[in-house]
Amino acid sequence: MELSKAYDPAQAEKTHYKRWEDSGFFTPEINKNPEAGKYSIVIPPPNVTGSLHMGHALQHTIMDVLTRRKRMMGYRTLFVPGVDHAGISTQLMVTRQLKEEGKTPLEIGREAFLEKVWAWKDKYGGRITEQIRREGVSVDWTRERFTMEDDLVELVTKVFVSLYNEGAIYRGARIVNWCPNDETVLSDLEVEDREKKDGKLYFLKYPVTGTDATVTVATTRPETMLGDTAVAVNPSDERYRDLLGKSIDLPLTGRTIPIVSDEYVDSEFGTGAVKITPAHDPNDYELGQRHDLPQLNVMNKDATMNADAGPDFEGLDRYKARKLVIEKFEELGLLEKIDDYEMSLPVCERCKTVIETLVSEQWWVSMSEMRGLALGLKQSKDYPRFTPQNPHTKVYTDWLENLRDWTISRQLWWGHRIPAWYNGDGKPFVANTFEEAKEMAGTSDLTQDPDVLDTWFSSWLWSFSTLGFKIDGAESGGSGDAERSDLNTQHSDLETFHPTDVLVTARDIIFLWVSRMVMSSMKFLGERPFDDVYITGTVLAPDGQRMSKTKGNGIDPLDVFDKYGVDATRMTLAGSSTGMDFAWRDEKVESYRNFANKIWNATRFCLMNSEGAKIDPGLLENGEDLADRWIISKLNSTAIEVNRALDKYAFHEAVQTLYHFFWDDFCDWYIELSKDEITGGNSEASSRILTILEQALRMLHPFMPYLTEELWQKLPGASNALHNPAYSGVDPTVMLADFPIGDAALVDKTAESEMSFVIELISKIRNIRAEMRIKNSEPLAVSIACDEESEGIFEANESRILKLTRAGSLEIGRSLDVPKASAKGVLTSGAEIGIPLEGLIDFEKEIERLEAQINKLAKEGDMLGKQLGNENFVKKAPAEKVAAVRERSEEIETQLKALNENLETLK
RNA sequence: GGGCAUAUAUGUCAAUUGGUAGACAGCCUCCCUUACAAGGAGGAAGUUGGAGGUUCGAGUCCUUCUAUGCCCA
Repeated sequence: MELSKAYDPAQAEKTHYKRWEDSGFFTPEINKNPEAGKYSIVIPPPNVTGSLHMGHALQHTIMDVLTRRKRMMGYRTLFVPGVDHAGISTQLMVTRQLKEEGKTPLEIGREAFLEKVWAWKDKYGGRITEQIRREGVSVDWTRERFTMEDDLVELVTKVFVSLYNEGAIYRGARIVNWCPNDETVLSDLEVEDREKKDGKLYFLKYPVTGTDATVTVATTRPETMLGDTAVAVNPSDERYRDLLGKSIDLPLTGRTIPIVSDEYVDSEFGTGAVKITPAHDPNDYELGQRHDLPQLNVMNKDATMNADAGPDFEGLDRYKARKLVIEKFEELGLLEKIDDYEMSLPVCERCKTVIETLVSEQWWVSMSEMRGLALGLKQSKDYPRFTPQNPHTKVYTDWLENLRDWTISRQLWWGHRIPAWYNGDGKPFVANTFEEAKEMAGTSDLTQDPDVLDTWFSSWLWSFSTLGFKIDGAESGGSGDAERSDLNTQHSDLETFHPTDVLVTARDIIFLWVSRMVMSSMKFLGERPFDDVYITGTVLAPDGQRMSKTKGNGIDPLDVFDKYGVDATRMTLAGSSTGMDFAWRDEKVESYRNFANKIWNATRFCLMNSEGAKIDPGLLENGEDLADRWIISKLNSTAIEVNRALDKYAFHEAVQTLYHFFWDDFCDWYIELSKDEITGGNSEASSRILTILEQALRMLHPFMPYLTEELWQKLPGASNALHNPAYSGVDPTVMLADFPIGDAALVDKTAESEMSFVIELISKIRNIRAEMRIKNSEPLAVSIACDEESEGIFEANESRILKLTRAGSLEIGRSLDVPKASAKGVLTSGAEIGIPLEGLIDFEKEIERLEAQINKLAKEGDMLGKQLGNENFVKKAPAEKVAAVRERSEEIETQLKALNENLETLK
């Protein structure tokens, strides 16, 4: 069988995914073992409007590595895919599209608009799922979910009704975050702070009623003075003591407002007197509650001023109104001064518009009970185990402890409609259907609440809604197509797969999603939604900055796939260390692309010489030859290490271990050492190397699914060997081959130590050749002085040593007898090498070389000598440590002695 | 303002629970040796951000400072 000279990722990526998916390999039903343990993950649903970015690629790689390994280990695995409806983003997207047609949502109306959204979803919503397929992610597409599917809508509705009926959902007017651009309320989590360096602090003079005196208040937002309903000072502030009980004639409004005292006022800030606008500031709102102040809303929902702001201001944008207020104060001689002021402004997380805080009537979820349920787990094993543990566990806990109620209504059309209907008196009737509401209200003259629910109000049910949870307790399958319902008659997904094993997501979503899933799962199922939470780091742009569209420094994973292949990209992502941010580097992917090519070519070599050979697991349990015993030992220790690393989510350690095993141990040493046997037609040698290669491909498969499948399919005998009975009868695939777990009994320390003698000898000879600039074509006559044990090892491997060093002869004895014109070396064991170089040796260079080695060893020897000379070290350090230092010190001693003698003879 | 993380070779990052620092890329020398030049062989390069402390021993633990980043208010 002939392979092309280089690996072509595109070709492999094209063929295998479809077969895997069509063969049902991704479904848990592929596992026929009724006793099998389960492993489940639900995907963090990307936005239906979205396209794949590096963050997804990282999370998906990690989830897929975990899932593929467990599947290979015989677990019944389920990895559930899906997308969410992304209320605001999707609505904006479609609104923008309408605008291009010269229309607005209001013109076409709610129903027509929603039809447009669904049409948009049908056309473009599949983009991200196709991209997920490209990544090679082994999700079960037969269970794909979308948050706006009928049964998920039904569940959201029932959850709302149920929480309302027990009083956990309520409607109320409170101060909220309002985005004037999106024209909807936002929860606290959807608002971020922006630094504003060129802010201003305005000092306004307010006349005290019935006097000539004024009180100066400082504000960053003068336009809100139109809605002021008080001025407040700190009760202990001497400066304002005589003003208490008096009032202010509020300029520009003709209103008179009281002066109140409250501990909240910071005497140090500004003038110590503050204007109070309860309808437009959260702190003022609370102060207003304490003092029974009226709330005067002076703004419309697009942040223009309303009629209550007065005729001069009505209709003006907030910034124009600010300018006009200042002008008028100046005219009245009431503007004291304007200072420069650095401040932070709340902005909408999506559109970056400055948020208005204002009083508005919205729907809320009370967090008191659910927070308690989540925090109640704190001392139990059900508390989510975060990786990395710090700082996430504490951040999560602190956040829950200070949690406020959640605003869930949104002034949008796209989303889950709030199941509340109002009668003529504005009394709400909350019900699962209009029919039920009619019955409750005793009239059909009802209007449904126009708002929809926060997208997170559907996402927080994701861990169990995707598994078919029904709130009345009756479970059923999801989307209802025939194949699907058939699957679900066999078992209950919820019962089998919930709680899921791990949730993999990004840091910024811990509050928005992780915590809320814990709360909802505790509330509705009485159990945790997942055991572990793995929080990935952030993939940064090559410049170390966050990737952003505005900066244009983003890296598109699809471009990387095209350029370097999916497998190389996955290795790069999995190779990043746990939870750490890392700057994207093309060089890194390039090295993994090269690694893929290395695997390809190593396989190509094995296959070129595989006549009569086939995979035989028996060959992994014995071996008389040193190199065979050694590689088998390495294979097993690698497998043990890889499993150990993956069990603790140390993906980068697994990647590094595999890389090192394959390239250094397997390619550089084992293949080279066994080349003669393999090319010479020794079929047992060929079978053995194929068998080892096959094991390596299995271990690599979770990381590099395409390449490993492509190659595995070509190995003779791979297909009919070593299948877990749980997967009997399926089309052969490396996906369902056993994942090697390694056998500690096959880790052979003797073989490793003997092999290290051989490797060191070869390296030393190569070093001499390279440093003495001796051409490969020049055969060397190598003399070795060593003990009997080493002699046996070297003799047994003589032909290999000769081949790998291109030496002409090897002479082994007890003592070294070589002419002065020789290059010399000493091995760790004390064995000495001499290579006569009559006419070839550059004495000066040789002296330099020896001196460099002596210096290096002497430095280490000094350090160890100091340690051994330290009584406390010998007394207090563990005995094994002391012994190891002593042994190493003796080795160095021997080597130094030999090297110095060598040096002497040259001088 | 509070909390947390990070600082290691030119760059990007490791270092298995305290034992004397590694990988990849780059760089230098040599080699188109019949799997792979996306390769092979060899090599140079770090007083682990600064200062103290604990310890026989500190990149690792403690204190403090500096710089950067993130989260919360």
